[in-house]
Amino acid sequence: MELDETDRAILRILQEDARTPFSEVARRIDMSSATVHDRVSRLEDEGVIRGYHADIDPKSVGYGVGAFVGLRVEQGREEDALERLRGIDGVREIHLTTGEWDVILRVVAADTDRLRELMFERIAETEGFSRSQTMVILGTDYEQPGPPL
Amino acid sequence: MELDETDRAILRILQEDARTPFSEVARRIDMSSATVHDRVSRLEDEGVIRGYHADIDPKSVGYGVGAFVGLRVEQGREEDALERLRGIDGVREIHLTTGEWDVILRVVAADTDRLRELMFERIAETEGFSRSQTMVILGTDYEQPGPPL
DNA sequence: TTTGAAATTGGCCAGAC
DNA sequence: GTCTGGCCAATTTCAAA
Repeated sequence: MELDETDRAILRILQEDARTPFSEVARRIDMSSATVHDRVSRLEDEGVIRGYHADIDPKSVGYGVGAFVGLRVEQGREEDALERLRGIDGVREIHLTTGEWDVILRVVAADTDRLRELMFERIAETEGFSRSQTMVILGTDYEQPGPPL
Repeated sequence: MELDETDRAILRILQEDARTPFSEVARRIDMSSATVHDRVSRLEDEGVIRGYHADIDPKSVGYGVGAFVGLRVEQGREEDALERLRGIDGVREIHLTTGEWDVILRVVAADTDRLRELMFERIAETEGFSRSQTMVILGTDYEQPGPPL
């Protein structure tokens, strides 16, 4: 799908603040709000906009610790192992990667004790993984939502 | 800040779809929309809700490749080095971590050629890093927005 | 244009003290 | 009895479709 500069301007505004009223989007890009409405519908239908999410501070809801977890997966057990990981509450993202690890998880936990439980009782117990390493996030220096536009 | 079950229900709905009208949120949690409005304002003011973002498909806007990049930082140059990383377009997240790396970046690029440029011309050239490793994301198996609620 | 949502106002009610 | 906080109804202003 081809995106023109108007589409990109709309995406930029909604990536920054997804609750911006279409009427204000229209004002800012100097178009009618009917046009904005049509274009947003099209961008949603085409899968360019996948959804809209409130950005919730994990600490405020009781998740004080985050980590990346690198895993090596045993040949032939990938799908089964991944399926079990998806069912673990603190596991928020599962990426298949090249390099030192086959899989990189992003996890959250209430505190370091709970992170240890997650790692040693839930993830390490999951069969199909041969090795793992946890990289606890001490702080996030910079974070942009989504791709550059 | 204390969150009750009503707050969590509101957060769950807006994390799932940030554009849900307050009137519908109200219907679903069986409260008035004025109450929903009050609570959402409070959650925003307290920093529980940090914002609302459209979730844009990176491929659709020309970013076909993502990667995690692990870096070792030389003592005493952290702040300076991080500052320069923040200025690089494809760098979307910068996390300070324990473990094998001091810093883990999340980056996006148009294609593998551009990723190579990013790595070898922009990041490796940045002074203050002694070692790096790139883990290209072959696919994302699972992804949940934000923490469990 | 009509239909509905956002945002504000004022007031009600319950529990704290 | 008053204060506080949470909730609702009504209104008006504005957006969605």
